[in-house]
Amino acid sequence: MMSNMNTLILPGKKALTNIQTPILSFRYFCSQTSSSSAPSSSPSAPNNKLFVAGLSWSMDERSLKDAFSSFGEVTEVRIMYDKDSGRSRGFGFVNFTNENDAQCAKDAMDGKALLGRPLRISFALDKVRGGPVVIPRLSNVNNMMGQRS
DNA sequence: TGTGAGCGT
Repeated sequence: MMSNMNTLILPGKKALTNIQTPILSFRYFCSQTSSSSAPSSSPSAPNNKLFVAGLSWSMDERSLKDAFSSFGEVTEVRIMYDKDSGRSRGFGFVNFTNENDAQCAKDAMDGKALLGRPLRISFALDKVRGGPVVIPRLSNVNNMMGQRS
């Protein structure tokens, strides 16, 4: 079969065959021993999607992806812009392939200043369009207050 | 235009 793995072809890029390309993507090694160290102090459950707030208004998705791609494979980067002024709303979302990379990027970039602004990174909420909205009700309070034995 | 907590098509 075809076991010629010498040619590395990246989607959207040129074939890196004869080009002596310097390694631009430095992999950030974090001291993540095991995946069992789930962060209990995180506001939400750890996902592959990171909520990055505190972005500078001059920050674009390219710079954000370039800043986060050092921790792992970033699949999607989205910055929320204001529909009226068209300016960045100051927060965005970074998708990682691995959950470990997202955790590493969060742990490493949280609080760090990017373009003069300190970043506030946390795991994104699981926003599902059309999902069930669970509204806590106090209908059981009456039952709890007037418990019969 | 300036502003700075937050969770989006």
